Amino acid sequence: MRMSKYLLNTLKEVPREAETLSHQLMLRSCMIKKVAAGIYTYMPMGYRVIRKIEAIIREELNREGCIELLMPAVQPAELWQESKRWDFYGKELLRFKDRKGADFCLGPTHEEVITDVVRRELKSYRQLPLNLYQIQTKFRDEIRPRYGLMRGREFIMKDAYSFDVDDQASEKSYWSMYHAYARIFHRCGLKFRAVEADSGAIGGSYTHEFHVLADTGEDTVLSCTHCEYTANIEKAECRKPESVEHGDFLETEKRETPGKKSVEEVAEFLGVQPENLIKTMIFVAEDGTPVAVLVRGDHEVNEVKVRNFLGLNALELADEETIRAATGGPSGFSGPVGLNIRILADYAVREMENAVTGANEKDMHWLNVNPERDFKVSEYGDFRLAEEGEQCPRCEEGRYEQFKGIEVGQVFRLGTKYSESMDCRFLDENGKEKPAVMGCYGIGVGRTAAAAIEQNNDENGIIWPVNIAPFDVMILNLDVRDEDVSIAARTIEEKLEEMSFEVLYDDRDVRAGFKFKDADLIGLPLQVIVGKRGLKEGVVEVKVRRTGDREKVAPAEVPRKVVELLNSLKEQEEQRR
RNA sequence: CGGGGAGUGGCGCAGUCUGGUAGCGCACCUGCCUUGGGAGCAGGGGGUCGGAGGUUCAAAUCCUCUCUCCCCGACCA
Repeated sequence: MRMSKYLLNTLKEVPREAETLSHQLMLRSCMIKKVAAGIYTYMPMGYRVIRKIEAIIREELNREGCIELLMPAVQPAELWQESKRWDFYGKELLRFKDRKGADFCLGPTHEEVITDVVRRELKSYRQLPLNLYQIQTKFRDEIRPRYGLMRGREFIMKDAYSFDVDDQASEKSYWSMYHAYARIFHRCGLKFRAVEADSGAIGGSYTHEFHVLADTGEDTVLSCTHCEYTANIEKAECRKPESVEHGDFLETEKRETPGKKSVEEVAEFLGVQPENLIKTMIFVAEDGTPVAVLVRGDHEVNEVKVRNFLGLNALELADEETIRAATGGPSGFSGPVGLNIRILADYAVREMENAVTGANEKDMHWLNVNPERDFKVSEYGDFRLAEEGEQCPRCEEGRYEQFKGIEVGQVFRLGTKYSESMDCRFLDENGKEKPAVMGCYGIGVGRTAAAAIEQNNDENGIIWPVNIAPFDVMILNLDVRDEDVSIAARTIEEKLEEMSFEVLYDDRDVRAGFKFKDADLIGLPLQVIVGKRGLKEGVVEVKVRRTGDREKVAPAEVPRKVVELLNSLKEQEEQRR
C-alpha cells in the first residue's frame, strides 16, 4: 500500500478527549475517529487490526468445532420479555419503538436470540454438542463510556454459545473454549491471565475472565506465586487464619474518642494498632434490611463476597439515617456490642482479643471487646478483600501477587437459565425431554486491540505484536525524488508483496524525520529504511520497532531478513507470559 | 444520576473578568530553499466563536434557557 494514497493522517498533538495511552495512540495514529460518546469509526488502519484479531479468533474457534453465524443487532422485546430480562436489564439496554409502536432493543448480548434460533432447530441429543458464534457489533448504553475502544457503547464482540446434553458435557465445552481463548490471546502476542471471577447476578457455577496485564488496567487480579490459582480481587479467597488460643480477656471499658471516626484516627488516639480494631460496616439489602459486617481494622470489606453469601442482587452501604436507626448511634461509631441486627464477621475477627469497637454512641468506643463474650455473631465467613503478599489459600508455599488487568474475554456457564425460560429442549436417548445446558463466551475485539497497545508501546508510539499489526513491514523511502532510491524501494515493496507480506510503503514527499516519527508512532513490527546515504554503500537498513535494532543489508537480502526477523519476533511474542 | 470542568477553523489553545466586529501553534494549499529523527522563509484558503432567545448603538465576551463533550463517583454476564 502506498502511503501517499492511503487515508492516514497522524497527529503530533494529543487530542484533549484522550485520557489513556491506548486511546491517545489510537487517535494519533488515525486508527479510530469519534462519532459520538462511546461510538467510533474504525479508520482503515484501525480496522486492519480488528480484522487481524477476528481472523485469529475465527481460526481458533473453528478448530474447536464452533460454527459461525450472524444474528441481528436489532432484537424484538418479546424475546427479552420471555427471558424476563426486559424488565431486569436496566438502562444499559437501549430500547426503541418501530413505526408501528412495537418495542425493540439494540442487542447488548445475544442469549435470547441464539436460544430462539436453537430451539427452532434442536430436536435430538444427536445434534449436540453445538457451539455457535458470531462476530458482531453490540450496543450497551454505558453510563459513562470512556477510554476510547476500551469502554465504548458500541463495540465489536465475538460471542459464542454452547449447547450440551448435560452438565458434564457443558463443562467439556467450557474447557474447550477456555483453551481456545488461551491460544487466541497467545497468538495475539499478549501477556494475560485467566482468572477466576465472580459469576454475578446471572448465576452459574463458575467463570473465568481473561485479563491482559497492563498497569493501566481497571481490574485488580491476584495470582499465586507458586500454584495456578489466579482470581479477580472481587473473588479472590482469603486463607482462613489459624485458630489461636484465647488467653486473658480483659474487662470491657468505654472510652471517649471525640471526633475520632476512621480506623486510623481511633487507633492513633487510643495508641493501638489498626489490627486491634473491629471495623463495623452497616449495609442494607434490597428489601431494606440492615446487616452489619465486621472485619479487622486493617482489612477491607469485600461487598461481592457479602452479597453472594446473602444471595442478594444488590447490597449498599447504609446512609446516616439507616445507621442511626439500626445502631442507635452516628456513623463512625458503630460496633457489634448490643447490636440487634444480623451480624456477619470475617474469620479474622474470630481470632481477635481485647479489641476496640465503636459503642454505637457519639464519640465513644469500647475497649477490650471479645467476640462471643461481648457480642454474638450470626455467621462467620470470608468477607474481606484479599491483599497482595498474603499467603495463598490454595497452596502452602505461594503468596498473592497483584496485577492490573484489562478484561478482554470471559467464559461463562449459563446452565439451563435460558433454555428453561425460553423452552429450548431436546429428546435424550431415552426419549425424555430435557433443556439444553448452555454456556456463553465473549471476547471484546476492539478492547483486545486497545489492550494490546496498553501493553505494547514506548515513548515513540505503538509497538504492534506481529500477528495483529495492521501491516507487517513499513518501507521508508527517504529520498523520493532520487530515482535510484525510489527504484530500490519499489523493488523491495514488490518482492515483499509477492511473498504475501503486507507492506506499507511511505512514498510521501516529506522530510526523513517526519517519516521516522510516523513509522514509530504507527508501530509496524519492521521498518525498511531506504535512503541515498545507505544506497551509496549498497545497503538499506532493517529496523526492528520493538528493540530499535537496525541492521544494514543489501537490498536483495531484505526479503530473507524480513522473514527471519518476523519469525523470530513472532516466536518471542507467542511465548510471552 | 451526583460533583467538577470545557465548548472559538481538522487538532491543540489564547481572547471572555473590563462588550468595539476573531488570533496563535500544528495540519492544509502555492512557491523558494532544505532533505537520516516531526526544518526555514514568503504567500494563501478555511471559523455566523455548540444552539436558541434576550440586554445593548454594538455580544465570542453580559443575562436566561438548551445541547454536547471531558474528568471524579456510583454502575457494569
